[in-house]
Amino acid sequence: MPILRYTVLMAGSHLDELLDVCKALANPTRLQIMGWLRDPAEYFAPQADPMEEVGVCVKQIQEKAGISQSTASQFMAVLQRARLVESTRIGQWTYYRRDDSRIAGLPELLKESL
Amino acid sequence: MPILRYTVLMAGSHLDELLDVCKALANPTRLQIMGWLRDPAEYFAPQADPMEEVGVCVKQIQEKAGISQSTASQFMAVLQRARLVESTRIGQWTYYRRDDSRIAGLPELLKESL
DNA sequence: TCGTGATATCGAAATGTTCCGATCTATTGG
DNA sequence: CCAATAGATCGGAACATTTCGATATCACGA
Repeated sequence: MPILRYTVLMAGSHLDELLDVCKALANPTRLQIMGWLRDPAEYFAPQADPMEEVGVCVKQIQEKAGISQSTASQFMAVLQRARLVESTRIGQWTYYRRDDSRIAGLPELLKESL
Repeated sequence: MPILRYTVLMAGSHLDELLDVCKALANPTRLQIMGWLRDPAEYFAPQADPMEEVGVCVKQIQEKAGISQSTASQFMAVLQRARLVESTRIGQWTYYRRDDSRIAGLPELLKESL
């Protein structure tokens, strides 16, 4: 029954996807960062490039969260691997912003896999 | 400004709530159990009490997941603390079932706190 | 080209999670 | 009352995450 196998396989990868998202969000600081990125202008100081478009640079996130530079960099990498944020490199800065289309799809992912 | 303080406090506890949910689901076995409980009759053998009403007993979950009795008991306690499942004790059995009204509210929690 | 600043990666110590067996409590049937 | 069964809790060993400082990479400006 190839159809059944396909279904099972798809369910499995959706489940893995949800698992990765949950793991990424299962940390108070990372969850907080996601919240700050919802309204960057309210939570971060102005920067070289426009934050509404490109996002917020790692340095600002680091300072706001009160964590080390290496931790900040790793945290953003975790969120990016779970596809909760996207990044743009401009010169020496890496800007991170929410992946809103992905985030908008989370309720559906929850519905399917939970 | 009492209204602002209230808002901030509520946002904080919603965030904690979402954090607890994510932590509870950030484990492949627990996530799988939640899936099985969506359709108990399909995944578990018949038992003393009707599973569509009261849920599934720990023993069955333990066997299905291939984990020890203590781990199964702890896992269900984690899911219950996150309010993802409810339990009913009947005689010597503790039956667990999904808290569907709570689960239905997760997209809203996600929208508010993420 | 050289120093400075931003970010990424490495390696390790501290902390948290996973998961088990052993033990304890409660219920049932004899 | 006793033995058997289900479940909860305890204590600890294995494993994973957290978090840092040190170091490497890359871009910029003097």
